[in-house]
Amino acid sequence: MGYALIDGNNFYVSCERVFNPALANKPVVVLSNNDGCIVSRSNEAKALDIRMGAPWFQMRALAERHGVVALSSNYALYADLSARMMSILAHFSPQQEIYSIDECFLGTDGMDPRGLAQWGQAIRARVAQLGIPVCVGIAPTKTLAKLANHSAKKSLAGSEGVCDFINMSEAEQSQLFSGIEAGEIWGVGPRLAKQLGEMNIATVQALRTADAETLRGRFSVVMERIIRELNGTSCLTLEEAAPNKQQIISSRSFGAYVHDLGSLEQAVAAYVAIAAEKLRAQGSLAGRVQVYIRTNPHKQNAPQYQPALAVPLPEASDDTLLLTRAALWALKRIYKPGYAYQKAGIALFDISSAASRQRGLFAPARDNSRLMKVMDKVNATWGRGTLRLAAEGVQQGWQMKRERKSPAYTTDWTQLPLVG
DNA sequence: TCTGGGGTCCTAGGACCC
DNA sequence: TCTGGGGTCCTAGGACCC
Repeated sequence: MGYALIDGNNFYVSCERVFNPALANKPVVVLSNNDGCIVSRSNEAKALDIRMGAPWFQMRALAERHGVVALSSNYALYADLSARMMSILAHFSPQQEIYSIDECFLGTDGMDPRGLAQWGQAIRARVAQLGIPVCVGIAPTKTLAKLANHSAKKSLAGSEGVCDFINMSEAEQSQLFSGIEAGEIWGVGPRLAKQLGEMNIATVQALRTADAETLRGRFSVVMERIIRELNGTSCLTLEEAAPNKQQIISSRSFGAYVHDLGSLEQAVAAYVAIAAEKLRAQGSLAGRVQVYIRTNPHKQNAPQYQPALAVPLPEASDDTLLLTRAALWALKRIYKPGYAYQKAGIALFDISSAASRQRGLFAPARDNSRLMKVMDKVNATWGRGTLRLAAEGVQQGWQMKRERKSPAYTTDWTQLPLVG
């Protein structure tokens, strides 16, 4: 019984370094969409006290003084390297749960416990060949495996990229846990950490030895599960098959403020196209479409407006044309002129399986399922947006800014790195 | 000037029903 | 003058994750 958590170190930065060795040993950061926030930092950048999630414009002067290389995020590249990393990791255990773009759990059932640390080192060495450094945490529960991974990343308890709680004595664990803040635990965010602190529960050790029943009353079953998991009782299991999404969201901030309905309509149509493609990819239908638009909430002195409207569909659908029509109808109803819009988004709710589709009393006017199939195929081959509705527009002045993007090394033939 | 995007789960409280 | 109680469903909001 046990779990390993493998987590890519500074994943986006590490991906950039795979194809640009000049970035090695330099402070590097990767920025979110619109070059807004810092979402990944190299160790050198962390050492300069550049904070995770900080707005780039606030950090820029400091960063440039220290020669930090800042890159726009290149999601196609990260997704591709993630897929390669995950398939390498799949060879190390029959049970794998891909938890996020840079993390996966592996099951350690049936393995010789004495060999786990060595197995962890073998994983590190193999993934390093891809160019991605990873750390490995091994423990009897998922929550403890996350904590072991944290310990490995911080090189605690003499770990060298691998931390194994299964072969760690109770005394060693108590000592280690006394030095780790409760807020580092998976599932304990800033709010909970603060409330726990007020109850004098500041460390992992303090939470682990607290009474689960009492804290359940004060918080919720989630907290009770965390405490049980910290004590070695598994409450969370490995989920090998990714379940279908229950909601699909597509939203973006604009590259520049948008004022007119026409531009918002184009953006909303484009977001519906993205979400509907994901919906069809998982074989689902949506029963409700929500649209929202938003002014910049950080700009306190500007007039604020952030309406949202959800439209129930007469019949669940995966048809981009139909979903777009519903979304644009909703947008017209919430749009008011005179505001500087910063962001728009759509969400698909009430998601059900296309296989068990309920036909409405009246058949829809048109069946566009073949058109959708063609569209998905063309866009999968030639890139998103190759085939799209006229509603998405051609000029697209609202598109986001990505001024520091690295080339699409692995996903676009015209951008392969040159060797010479 | 410039502050990401996409998810999940849990709970409380209101609406509604019998 | 008196004004039930319990169950279920839905939604909004809060907390968390990467």
